Amino acid sequence: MKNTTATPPDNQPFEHHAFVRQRLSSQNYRYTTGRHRLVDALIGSNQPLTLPEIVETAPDLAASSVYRNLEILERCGIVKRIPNGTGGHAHFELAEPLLSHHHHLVCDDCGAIEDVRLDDELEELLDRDLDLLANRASFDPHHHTLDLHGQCARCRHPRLTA
Amino acid sequence: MKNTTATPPDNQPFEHHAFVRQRLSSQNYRYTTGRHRLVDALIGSNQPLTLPEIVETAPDLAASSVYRNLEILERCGIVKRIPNGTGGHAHFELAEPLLSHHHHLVCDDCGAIEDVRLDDELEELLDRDLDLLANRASFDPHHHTLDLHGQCARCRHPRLTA
DNA sequence: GTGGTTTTGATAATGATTCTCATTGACGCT
DNA sequence: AGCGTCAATGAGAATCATTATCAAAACCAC
Repeated sequence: MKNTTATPPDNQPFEHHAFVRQRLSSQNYRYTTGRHRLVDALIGSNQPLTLPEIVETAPDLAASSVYRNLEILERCGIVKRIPNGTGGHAHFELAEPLLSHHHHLVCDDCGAIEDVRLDDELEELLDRDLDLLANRASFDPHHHTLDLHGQCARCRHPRLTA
Repeated sequence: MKNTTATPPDNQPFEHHAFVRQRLSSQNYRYTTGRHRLVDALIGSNQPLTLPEIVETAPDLAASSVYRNLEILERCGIVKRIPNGTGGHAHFELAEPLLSHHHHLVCDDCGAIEDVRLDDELEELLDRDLDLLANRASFDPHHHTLDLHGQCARCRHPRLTA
């Protein structure tokens, strides 16, 4: 993978790349083509991806570099990691400024994750209550995660898919 | 999703053990002293524990057995695993029938986890909305997790504690 | 007790992630 | 254009929490 900072030729959410570039450069990181491709892979999926899925999408990216860059992007608030409880691969998706606030349906059988959005009003109530709880514990709240665990449609009806 | 099975009251260790024994034996598992001690360690803490913390609490338990038993207890719905995103140890706590429904304040600095309870009414609204979302995705909901991430009091004010 | 099954615990194996380090790329300077 | 410096890459090694292995011990029913 070449290491160039050339401007991204782009058709898709260009503002996303501009945002990423700015976040990175503010921490003295370069927006290399490898990082650009990684972000593209995440933009191109409407689901959180595991490392093997990312590498499958962009086969010229080295796993070690992808891991390193995911870590950097996570520290810059561009990527969010969704840990896996059972020893498997974690999932990664764009963080909140780049993806509107949402939650997850997590299949405990196959590990698949689907994004869902909650009613705005409920979300607001929730935030207010969480802030209250945090205050009471002298806790400085950054963000919340809300996941619904269960069994996905594919695992419920195995015969419907190959 | 809902919790319709008979649930022992909180903070009644004896009831807890009876409940655990029954759950285990219904799956043809024995309630050995090792498992009893493990459950005791979890009952005795008001916070989720990591494996090293469990072994420190009950030094005569072998790590490999604790891991194996945590897995069994998890499958029986007695223990809940809280995965750790950053490669460290996962946390474990009693599952919902034994501990009333609650959520977590997770310190992203030191990894500490504190239990908090949400307003009942809000919790009910939340459940209703999540059920709706699940239905729409043909998803069979089992339970939800809601964690507030941020910085705990100790990490905010380092000088106040040893 | 006896036989059969479950559990234990020390250790090895697994596997996702992180680290290492030699090499390469990029940018500023003159 | 060449040079110096430092960030970034990639292949492989290292880490380390967790799981698997398996012989020995504990437990249960008869």
